[in-house]
Amino acid sequence: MRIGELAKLGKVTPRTIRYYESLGLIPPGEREGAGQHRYPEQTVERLQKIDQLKALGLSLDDISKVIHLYFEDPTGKRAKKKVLEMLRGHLAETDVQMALRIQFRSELVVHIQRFEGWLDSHVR
Amino acid sequence: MRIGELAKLGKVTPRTIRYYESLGLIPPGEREGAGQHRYPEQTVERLQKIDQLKALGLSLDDISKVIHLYFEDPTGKRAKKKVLEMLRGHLAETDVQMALRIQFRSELVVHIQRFEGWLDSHVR
DNA sequence: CTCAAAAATGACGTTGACGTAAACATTATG
DNA sequence: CATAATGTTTACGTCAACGTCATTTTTGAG
Repeated sequence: MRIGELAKLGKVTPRTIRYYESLGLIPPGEREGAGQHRYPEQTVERLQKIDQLKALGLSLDDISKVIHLYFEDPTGKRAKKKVLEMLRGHLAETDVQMALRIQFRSELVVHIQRFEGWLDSHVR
Repeated sequence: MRIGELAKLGKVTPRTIRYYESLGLIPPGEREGAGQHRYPEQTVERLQKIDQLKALGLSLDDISKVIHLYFEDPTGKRAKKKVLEMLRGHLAETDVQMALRIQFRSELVVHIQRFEGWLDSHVR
């Protein structure tokens, strides 16, 4: 199929497909000479898998490191192991970010109280 | 004073000063013809105030909306009122972001457990 | 074979706060 | 007055994931 149909079936835009192709997320569509690209149907599944992984919070860069495993090992076991590692990494990262946000929030509250206090005592 | 000295006293780089000038955070240094810029000493205080506001979590865009108040109204009351409004806005935004992060985190945990479960039951 | 739809290619825009480099101008110093 | 030090201007790079033109080429239908 050509890029337009692939885009519809995969629910993305042609621009996205070309972008993914440039990142190596999907194999480059074959073509005769300098004509148009032709994609096998499997590419649709690939786009769907990419979308699923994005929904897990993985970046395209993360995805590029595991997507091939899904299509080499049909059980998907190796892929899932690797994704699991990544998710655990994101969990740790999320916890760090939350801690920072909590700290930032309490600092914000302190600042706010300081401003409120100053304004109160200077309203006359 | 020239840009180099201002940079030292304000603990920023000349690049930063020019950038702030382009954003209107500090008034354009006067100059005779096409010569070098000359900045009044007050500009140092302005840089310090900008730094303080940045420490409160305000963006340069936020700062551009209040910095002038500090140098029009010497009591700084109007400035502080406006900054207080902004801080309250940031607090609300922070709470939203934290709620999102908490939700994201719990979804992450669910995903992780799902992967762990799948791997457990397929390791034989 | 013609014409319109679809595809390809290239490049700029988005967001924030500057860093860094290059080429040229001005100022200060000995 | 020669030269070093400093300043000015312009512009690209950083980071993610594409959107949005604009121009040229290929393809499928009639």
